Amino acid sequence: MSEATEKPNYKKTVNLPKTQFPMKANLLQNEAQSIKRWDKMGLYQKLREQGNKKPKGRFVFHDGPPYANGSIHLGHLMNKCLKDFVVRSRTVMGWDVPYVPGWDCHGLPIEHKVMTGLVESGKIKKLMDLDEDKRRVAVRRECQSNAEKFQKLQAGQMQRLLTLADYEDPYLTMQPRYEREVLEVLGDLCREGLVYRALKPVHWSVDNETALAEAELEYYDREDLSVFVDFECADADDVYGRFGLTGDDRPQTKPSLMIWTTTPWTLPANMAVAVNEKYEYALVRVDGNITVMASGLVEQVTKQAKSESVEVLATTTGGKLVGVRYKSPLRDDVPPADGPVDKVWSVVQADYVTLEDGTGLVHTATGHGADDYQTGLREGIGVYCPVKGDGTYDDTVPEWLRGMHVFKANSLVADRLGESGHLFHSNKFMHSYPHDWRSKGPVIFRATEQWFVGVDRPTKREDKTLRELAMEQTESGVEYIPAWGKNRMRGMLESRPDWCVSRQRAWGLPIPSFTLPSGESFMTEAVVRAVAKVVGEKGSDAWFTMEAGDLLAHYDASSDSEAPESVRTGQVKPLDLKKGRDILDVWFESGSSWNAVMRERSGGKDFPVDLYLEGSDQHRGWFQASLVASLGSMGVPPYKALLTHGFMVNKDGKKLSKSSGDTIEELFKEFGADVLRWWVSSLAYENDVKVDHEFFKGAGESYRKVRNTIRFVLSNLDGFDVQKDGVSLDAIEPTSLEAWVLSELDALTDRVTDAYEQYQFKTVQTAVYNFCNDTLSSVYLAAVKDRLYCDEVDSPRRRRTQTALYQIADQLSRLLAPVLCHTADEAYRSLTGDDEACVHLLEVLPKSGVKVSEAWAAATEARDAGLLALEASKEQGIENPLDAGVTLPDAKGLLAQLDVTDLADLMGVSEVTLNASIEKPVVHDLRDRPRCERSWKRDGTVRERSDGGMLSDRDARALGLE
RNA sequence: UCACGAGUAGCUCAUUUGGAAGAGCAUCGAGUUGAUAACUCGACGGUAGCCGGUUCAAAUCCGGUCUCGUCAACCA
Repeated sequence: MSEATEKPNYKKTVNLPKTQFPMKANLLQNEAQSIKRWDKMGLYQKLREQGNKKPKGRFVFHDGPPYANGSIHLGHLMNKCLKDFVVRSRTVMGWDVPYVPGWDCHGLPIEHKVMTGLVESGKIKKLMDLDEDKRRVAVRRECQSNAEKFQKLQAGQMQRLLTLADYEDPYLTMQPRYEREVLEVLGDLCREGLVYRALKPVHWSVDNETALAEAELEYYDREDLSVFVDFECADADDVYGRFGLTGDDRPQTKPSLMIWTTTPWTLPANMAVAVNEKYEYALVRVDGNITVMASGLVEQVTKQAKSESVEVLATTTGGKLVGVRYKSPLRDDVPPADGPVDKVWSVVQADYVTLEDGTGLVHTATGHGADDYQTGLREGIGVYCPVKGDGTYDDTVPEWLRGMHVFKANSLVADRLGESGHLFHSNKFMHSYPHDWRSKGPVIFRATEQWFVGVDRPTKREDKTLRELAMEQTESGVEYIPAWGKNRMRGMLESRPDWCVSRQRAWGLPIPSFTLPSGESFMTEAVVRAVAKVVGEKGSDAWFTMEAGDLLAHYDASSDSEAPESVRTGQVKPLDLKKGRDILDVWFESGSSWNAVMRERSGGKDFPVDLYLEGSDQHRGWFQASLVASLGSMGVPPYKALLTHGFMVNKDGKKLSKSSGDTIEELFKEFGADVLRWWVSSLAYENDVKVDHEFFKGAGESYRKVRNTIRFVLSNLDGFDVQKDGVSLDAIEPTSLEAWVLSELDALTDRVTDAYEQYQFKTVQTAVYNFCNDTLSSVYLAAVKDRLYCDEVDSPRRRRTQTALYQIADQLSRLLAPVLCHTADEAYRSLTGDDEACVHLLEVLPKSGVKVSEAWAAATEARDAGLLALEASKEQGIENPLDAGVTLPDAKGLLAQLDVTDLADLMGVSEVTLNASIEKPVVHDLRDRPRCERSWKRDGTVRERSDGGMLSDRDARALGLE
C-alpha cells in the first residue's frame, strides 16, 4: 500500500471560494450593458418617482452648460464626474436630486466654424445674394444643425461616462422656451433701469466684426511698433509762459509735446494729450528740437533714442500744462466727433498717467481706449472712432489712410511722421496683446454703439447697484468651496466694467430693440416681454422672419411709460420701426439659466439653487454672469454655494495643450468609465490637476485591488442565504472578530458619508481603498480564510463570518455606487443573485451599531508587533507563519478577553498563547508538531483519524470523523 | 505687474485648532501556491522650496524671498 494513494485528498472537502463575479472587469463591454439595463428600467425616472419619499428632501443642483462644439475632453471628464458624484452621493444618502444637463448652443465658435465651412464649400456665394434677414436665417439653420450634432455627440459621451441626468429632456440655450426666459431676465433688467445703449470703446474683433467679452479674449505675445511723437504746440508763447520763460529766454524754435504710443494707428483719432498734474514736466532741447516730457523720464527717453545733446531749459508741473493747445501731426481738420470742436487737441489731466513708461504725456484717443473714453467723458471731449468694423479706416481720416487696415497703417503712420519730422524715435517690441479666442487674430479697441448692463447704476427695487449687491452677497450670501473662491470673486467684482451684452452676429438670441425713423434705438421692459412671448412660441428665428409690427403684436405702446414719446403717442407705429441687428452675449444666455431652467421647470421652487459646480475660470464667466443677471432680476444670488475645481495640467505642471494626450474615446477603450471615474475621485480637485497616461494606469491598479477584494468577499458567500443562514447583528459578541470588522465598517460609513456631504471625494476614495486593502484584504479576510474554508459549512462561527461579509459587500456596494456606478451595481446584483436588482435605487445602510470590545485595539497593536517578530524569526528558518506559534504580552489582560484562535488567525500562525509578564512577542518553532493535512495548521490537536489522515480536532469534526 | 492658489519620500497626496513627519504607488527583499494575470509580510526612502522671526515646541503662526500654475492687466 502506497501512502500517496491512501491519503484522502482533503482539498475537495474544503469550502473554497466560488463566484460568478469575474476578476477581469471587461468594462468596455459590461458598462455598455449596464447603460442599457438602466435605460430600460428608466433609472432616472424611477428615482424621480421615489423623490417625494426621500427622507432629506430635495437637493437642487444645476448644470453649467458646456459649449456644444467638438468632443468632450479631459476637462469635461473631471467636471462631469464631479457633478455626477454630487448627484449620486446625495441620492444614495437620501436626497432627491433632479439634474437637468444643459448645453450652450449659440455663439461665435459655432458660427465661425459654420461660416468657414460655407466659404470652403462655396455655398457662401448663394447666400450673399439673399437679403440680410434671409441670409442670417440660412446661417442660423446651419449653426443649429451643427449645435444639435455636437450636443448629441457630447450627450452620448457623457452617458458613456455613466453620468446620471435627465438626458431625455436636457436644456439647450437655443430652445424657444429657454430663449423666452432669457428675454424675461433682460426685461427684468430693463425694469430696474440697468440696461442702456452707449457709444463706448469695446474689445473688437476685426476678423469676426463683433464686440468681444473679457472671457472671449486670449493673450498672446505680439510684436508692435512703439513711437515717440512730437505734437507741435499751437501757441509757443503760451507754453513758454507756463514754463516761466520770459523774453530772451524763450527759444526761437516752436515747442512740442512728446507722446509715446504702441498703437500708431490710433494717432489719426487723437483727441487730447493727458498729463498727471502731480508730476514735474521739463522743457527740453533735444538735438536742436524743443519738446516737453516728464522730468523723470528725460534721461530714459533720450537714452533710448540715442540723442546726442540733451538740455533741460525749464520745468513746471503737470497742472500748469493743462489747457495747452497743440496741432495734430497727421491732420489739419478737427475730427468729426460727437462733441464740441473747441475741446479737441488740448492737454488734460488724468490720474492714470504714470512714469513707468513713455514720456508722461499720454496720447488720448477717446474712441480707442477705456481710460481715454473716461477722460473724454469727463472733459467733455467727443468720442471719435474712424475705424470700421472690418478694421479699416473710414473716410473721415486723411486721404492716404482711407480704407486701409489699421494694422497695416502702423508703419505707414510712422513713416509719414518721420518724413514730416514729428517722429522722435521708434522701435519694435514684444508684448502680450489681447486676441480673439476664435480667430486668434489681434483685437482692437473701438468705440461702437452697444447695449450695456450697468453695474454701477442703482436698481429701482433696492436702490443699490449690481456691484454693491454682488459684493454684499459674495461676502455673506454665498458659500464658497474652497473658501478662497470668495476672495477671487470679490477681486473680480471690484474691478469689473459695465457688461457689454450686445454682439453683431447672427447665431444667437436677438436683442429685441427697435430703431425709430429718427435713428434712435429703444428697448423697454414692455417691448422685451412682448417679443419674448413671440420667441417663446416661434423661436428666435421669428426675429428675422417676422416684421416689426408682428413681433410687437403683444405690445401696447400707449401704456408703456418708458417708450419714446413718438411711439407712446402713436405718432410712430410699430410698422415704422426697424428691427435692431444685435444679438445677446452668450454669457447673458447661460447666465440666465437659473431662470430658464431652474425656475421655469419647477414653477419657482428650485430657486435659488443649492449648488453650482464649475472650473475656477467661471468666476469670471458663468458664476459671475449668473450672479449679476440674477441680482438684477431677482435681487438675490441664483446659488447658495459655489464649488470650484482647478484645471488639468500635464505631469510637468504645464498647461495642457489640446492636441496632445489621449482622447476620451481612447481612454474609454483602454480603461473603461469606472476606472476614469475612480481616477477623478482620487483627485485633489481644488488645485490644478496633473494628468498623465501613467496616472490612469495607477487608477486601474487600485480599481482592480478594490474589485478583487469585493470579489473575494462575494466568493465566500456562495450558497449563503442571508435570510436563512445569516445571524442577527444583535447577537454578535463584542469580543468577536466580526464585532471588530463591523465596527470598522460603521466607521467607514461615517467617514464616507461625511466626506460625500462635504464633496471630499478624495477622502471617500482613500477611505474605501484603505478599508479594502488594509481592513479587509490584509487583516480580516486573511484571518477568516481558515474558518471559511475549513469550518463545517453550517458552523455558527462560519455563518457569523458570512453574515459580516454579506453586510460588508452590501454596504460597500452602496458606498461605492456614486463613484464606481457600474462595478457597484455589478457587485450588488451578484451579491443578491438578483439580476433585476439595482443598487442605485437604494440608500446607504444604517450603521450596524455592533458593540466592539476595547480589547480589539490592543489586538491590532499586538498583531503588528507579532508580525514583526515573525519577520525576524524567518532568519531562524520559520518562513511559513503556520509553522509558528506566538506568545503575546498581555500585561493589562485585555487580550485574555478574546479568543486565542482569533488572535492566531489574525497573524496567520497556528497557535497563540498569552503571557502577562513579558514585553515583546515570542515566536515558537512548531515545525516538530504534526501538521493538519486539511487546514495546514499545527494547533496541537492534530492526530491520525479514522480515515488515516492527520487532522486537527476542528477539521475532523468538519468531516464527521472521530 | 495684480489677485488667488501650490511647493512635504522617486511619483500622487495626507498631516483640521502649533505637540514625536504619515499613506498609497514605484523600487528592493521574502513568504504563499486553497483570492494565483491573485494574496501576505518586510525594507529602503523626507534638512517639509529657501532665509529670518515668534514659541518650551513650527510643515503648521508672522515677515521676506525663489519657483510653478490659474485668472487678469501689461494701457496710453
